[in-house]
Amino acid sequence: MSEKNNNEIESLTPENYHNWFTLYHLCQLLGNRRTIEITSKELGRLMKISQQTASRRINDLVDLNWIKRKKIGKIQKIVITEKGANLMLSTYKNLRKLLESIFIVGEVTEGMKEGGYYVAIKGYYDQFVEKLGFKPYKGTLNLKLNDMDKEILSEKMKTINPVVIEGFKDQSREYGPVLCYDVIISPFHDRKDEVKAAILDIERTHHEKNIIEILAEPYLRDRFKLKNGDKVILTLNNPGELSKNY
Amino acid sequence: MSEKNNNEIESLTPENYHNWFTLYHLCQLLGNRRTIEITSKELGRLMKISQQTASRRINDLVDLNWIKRKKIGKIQKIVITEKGANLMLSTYKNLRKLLESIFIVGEVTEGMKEGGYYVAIKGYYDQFVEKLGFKPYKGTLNLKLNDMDKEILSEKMKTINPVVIEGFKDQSREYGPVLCYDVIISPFHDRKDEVKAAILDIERTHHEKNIIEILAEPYLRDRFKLKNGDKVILTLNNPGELSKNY
DNA sequence: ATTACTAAGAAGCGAGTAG
DNA sequence: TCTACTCGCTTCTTAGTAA
Repeated sequence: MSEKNNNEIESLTPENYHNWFTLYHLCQLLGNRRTIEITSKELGRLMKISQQTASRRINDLVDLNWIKRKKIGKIQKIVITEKGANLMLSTYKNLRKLLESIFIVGEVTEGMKEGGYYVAIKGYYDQFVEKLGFKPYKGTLNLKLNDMDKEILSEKMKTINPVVIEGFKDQSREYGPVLCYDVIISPFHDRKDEVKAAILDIERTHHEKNIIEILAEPYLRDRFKLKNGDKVILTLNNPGELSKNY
Repeated sequence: MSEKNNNEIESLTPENYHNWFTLYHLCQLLGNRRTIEITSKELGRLMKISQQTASRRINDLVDLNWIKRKKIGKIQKIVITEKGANLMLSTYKNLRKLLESIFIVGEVTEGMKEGGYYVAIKGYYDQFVEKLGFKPYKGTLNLKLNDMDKEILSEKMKTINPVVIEGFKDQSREYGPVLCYDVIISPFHDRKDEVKAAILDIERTHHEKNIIEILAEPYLRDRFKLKNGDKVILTLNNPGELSKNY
C-alpha cells in the first residue's frame, strides 16, 4: 500500500496533472490490445490540444517512465509501463475508498432469515404489497453501515414521510406498527443497476447497532450477485436538502 | 452509462484538469464526514499551490457546480454535489475498465472439481509439492480469459521455462506429463494480496477455449472470497521483455 | 506522412494587498 | 485571521516550419 501510494503522491503534483490525464486517455485507447498505435495529431484531437503539445506530452510520459514507445517508421507504438499501470491502479483504489465517503454505503451481512419471518406474516405482507407498490421477497437483506453513514441516514429519514405499516392483533399476539422508507439500492460497482427497495424500521428487530434491513421485490443477493462483505449504495429518493448535495 | 460518461467527457477538457484534481484532493479530506472544513491556505499546502490559486480553484469548483460552499464567518464548509460525485464515480468506473486492459485479468468460473481429480493423483501430487514448492489444494481454480489476455499469456508462457511434472504409468493407465507456469495471483481489488500459484497446462483438460486452471496452496475461493464472475489479476513472475512493460 | 524545434503569444501563477 | 482582487512575471501552448 504505502510504497505505491507514495508513488502516486510523488507523481501527482500540479505539473503532472496533464501527464496523468494523458496516460488516462492513452489507456482508454487500449481496448483489448496491449499496445497503442497513435499519432500525435490524433492524440491531440482526442485530448483537445494541438499536435505539438500532444507530441510533447508523449515525450514527457516517456521521460517519466510511465510509457514506452517504439517508433517503427512513421508509426509509434506505445505500451504502458509497470510504473504507469501502478499509478492508474493507485488512483483507482483511492477513488474507490473516496467514493465510499461520498455515498451511503452499506455492507452486506448475514441475517436474512429473522427479518423474513415478520415480512411473511400475512397481516404485514398484504400491507407491504399495497403500500410499497411491490411484492417483497420474503426475507430482508441486512446491511451494516458505518457510524457516520448510519447517522446521516437517520438524519435523512427524519425528513422523509415514512410508509406506515399498521400493527394488528391475531389470536396469539399483538404485532406493532412498522415504518418503511423508500430507497433505491444498487451494487457498488454498478450504480446504474437500481432496484426500488425499502428500509424497514421494525421496533423489535433493533438487533444490532448500525444494521439496517432492506426489503425489495427480488432476492437481492441473487439479483446483484452479492456475498457477505459486498457493498451497496443507498439513495433515499425523497429529495430533501441533504440528498441534493451528495 | 452514456449520460454520466458524457458528463465526464464534457467536463474533462485540459482547462479542467486542475479542477478534477482539486475535487479529488477535497474528497480525500472527507474521511467519514460529509462536509469538508478547509481554508484556502491549507488546501494550497496540500496541493502544493499558493493560497491564492487554491482560493481560485474552490471558486471554480463552485462555478462548475461540483461542490457547494457555505461560509460561516471565516470558516468555509464544503460539500460535494451530485454532479461532482458522479464525475468521480465515472472516472472510477472508467479506470476500472481500463485496468482490465492493462493487467491480465481472469474471471472466476465454475469447474473446480474435474481438475482437482488429476491434482490429487499421487503420482502427480508428490511432484507438485516438490517442484512447485507448495502443497497445492486438491482442486483448481478455473479462470476465463478474454481472447487478447489468453493470447498474451500464451505468448509469455512460451518465453518462460515451465516446471515439468513428469508423466507416469500405473496398473490401469498411463498419465501424460503436465507443464506448470509460476504465476502470482491476486484479487482484482487488492492487488497487494498476492498468492504464489501455478498455471496448469494439462493436455487432456483443454476443455474450453480461454479457460485456464490455477493451482495454489490455499483454497483460493475462500482465501480471496471469490465467487463466479469475480476478477483476479495474474502476474507471471518470470520477468521477460513483456512482463516488464505492463 | 510523420515528429518536434523555435519563437511569439496566451494563460496561469503567486506576491502584494484590500475588504 | 480569513478570501480574493490586481498585476507583473513565468510557464505553457500553438503556429510555422524543419527534419
